[in-house]
Amino acid sequence: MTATLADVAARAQVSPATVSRVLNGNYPVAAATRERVLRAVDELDYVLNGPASSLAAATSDLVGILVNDIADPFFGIMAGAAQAAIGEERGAREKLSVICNTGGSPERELTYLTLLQRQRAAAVIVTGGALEDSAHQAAVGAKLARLADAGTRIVLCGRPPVPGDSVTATLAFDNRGGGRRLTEHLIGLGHRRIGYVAGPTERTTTRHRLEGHRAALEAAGLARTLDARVVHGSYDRRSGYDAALELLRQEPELTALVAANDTVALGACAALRDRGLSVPGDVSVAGFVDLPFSADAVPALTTVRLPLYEAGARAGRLALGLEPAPPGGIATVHGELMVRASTAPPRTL
Amino acid sequence: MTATLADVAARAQVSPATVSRVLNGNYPVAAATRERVLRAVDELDYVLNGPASSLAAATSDLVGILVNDIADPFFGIMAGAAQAAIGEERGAREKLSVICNTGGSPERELTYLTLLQRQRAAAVIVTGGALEDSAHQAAVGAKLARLADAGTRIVLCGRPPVPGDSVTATLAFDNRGGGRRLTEHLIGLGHRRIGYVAGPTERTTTRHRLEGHRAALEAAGLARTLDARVVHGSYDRRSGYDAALELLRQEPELTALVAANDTVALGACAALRDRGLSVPGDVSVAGFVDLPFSADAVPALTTVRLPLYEAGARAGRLALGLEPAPPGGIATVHGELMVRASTAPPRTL
DNA sequence: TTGAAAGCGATACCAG
DNA sequence: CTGGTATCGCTTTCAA
Repeated sequence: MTATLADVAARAQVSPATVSRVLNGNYPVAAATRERVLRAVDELDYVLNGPASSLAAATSDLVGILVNDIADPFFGIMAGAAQAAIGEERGAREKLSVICNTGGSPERELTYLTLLQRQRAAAVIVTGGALEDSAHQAAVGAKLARLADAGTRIVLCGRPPVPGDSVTATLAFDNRGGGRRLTEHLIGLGHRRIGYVAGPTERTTTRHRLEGHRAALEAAGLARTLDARVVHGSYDRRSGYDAALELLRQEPELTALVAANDTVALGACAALRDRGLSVPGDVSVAGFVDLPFSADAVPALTTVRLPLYEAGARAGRLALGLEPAPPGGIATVHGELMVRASTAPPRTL
Repeated sequence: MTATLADVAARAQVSPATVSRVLNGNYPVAAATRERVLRAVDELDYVLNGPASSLAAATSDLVGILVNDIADPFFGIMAGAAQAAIGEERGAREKLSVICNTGGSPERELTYLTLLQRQRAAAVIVTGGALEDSAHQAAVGAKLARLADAGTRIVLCGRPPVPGDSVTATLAFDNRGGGRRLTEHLIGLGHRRIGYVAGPTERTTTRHRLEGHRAALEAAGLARTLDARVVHGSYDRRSGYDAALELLRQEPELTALVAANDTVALGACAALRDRGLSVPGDVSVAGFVDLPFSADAVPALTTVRLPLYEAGARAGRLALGLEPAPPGGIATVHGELMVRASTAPPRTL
């Protein structure tokens, strides 16, 4: 039914070995021969058998990109950028880079890693915050180690470094620094009662951003009880809405809010508006991570913009080994503070 | 280095054939033997070699999901839903479903299809509008046909049906109907000068939505020149912004606007605001396709909400053959008109 | 219920 | 520069 390499060889009157060499282009072949082979390939419209090739070569051209939530553009941008960067690499063996959506579930994360291990993936890029659960982290660490010594390159993007030498490169986002700068910005304007809408409790991203927030408060002598004015929720709009209401209930005199990401910030803004408070007139809102639509959606938002596209593209290149790993294997990616509003001092209540 | 099936067999003191049967679970094996094998698998932490398995079985467990722009939640939702549905299918041979981002490029679309063909993918789901270019459509059609007769199941989701019997199932979005209903809604309120911010010219989605719009205008006796009050652009915010300004320039007396999708609608709203026009006070805006954030971002927006998650999940099940194909292989997915604002008659200029 | 052995289709080493 | 061929790890008849 489907043409095989042998068929092509027969048609071009050469040996299978030669056809393979022409196709892989990594070996000298006479121009005339190559021509004949390529013509035969075309005439039979032969397509390489990936599994057979991978089996023989003991490596595949699959690159897996794991994301927590593909419906969130935060991940869409990173993953898309990585895939684009990998797709650039034309020539020789074209890589098939694919996105795997774990939905934030630890089991699915492991399942996908196993599935990729099965395919003998050439590389794996893991994006986004990790679950703060030592058992799961150990399991993932072990999986990555196995993948690594089966020859798979591992790149972490927007995820904290893991101990061990299995990871090829890590692009860590400066979540602490970002959280700190957002809060410092608000403090600098004179805000003293600042609420914090945090992400899900058991995620590294959540904790790091929150730590930055606390550090800024402490530096300004504003820290109170550890969990005062902090409400956790998931990274969705509804959660931001509810959290803002809860914060307002706890402390009606709030003059500013920091949100763990834009989606949550949008929800918080909606809640404030529904309470008759204007943003940023009455309450300033600052958010983490700038997505393309945020600017229009809430012109009043001040954010820390992480270079998601650039980071994703770089992760893609690192996965392919097109770019040298940073010294120590770890690079920290910093976000840029984007002040769009909230430059006025807080209202006096 | 890595354990093979033979190693497991040796350790469990059975033949490779038996191990294979245990692993695939599709053949009777004595309980005691099975136990021993599974223990050996565990002890060696053996992971099946995908390529070898695919080669021998002549089928793989890869399912590809093609999307036009993964940074757009429209696709993220559909793809995520499909992947979730496929992930559900636990047991026997776990499928590895992966998302491929074409970025709207016809070449990359074909490249991905070839790559999936190489892997002997079990199924392919193609989402989103197609390019209106007969050469490219023919090429894609041919590719799909080849895939199909190599045993790959093909499912189209949110893409118009293609002729031929290579496609297993098609979930076509009712873009014409949606465009028509949005426009009818505005006409019903009394609007007479309605602008249309269209998507990229050469896409089926764009054309179909626009046809619905025109049909509504004609039915109301409002149609003028074919291209009057229509501006094309890409599906991004910037494009919506520019298009709105252009429409306003062409006709300052516009009282309503229909946008090809929410992202574009957001841009259009921003443009209107920057021109000192309130939405929906001065100009009503209606948009296509409801994304989660739109509601907050622009409470003034009236949209047609497509059941993206449901459609994606169904596509996933169809790809796996877990759900019977609709009669004729084609099902039309209708959107729901969500009226959130714009219920007031137009301003009098 | 289990084992033996013949492929699956490409790669890469060894000759020539 | 090109050809022959052992090999990769698993699946699947065919027998026992």
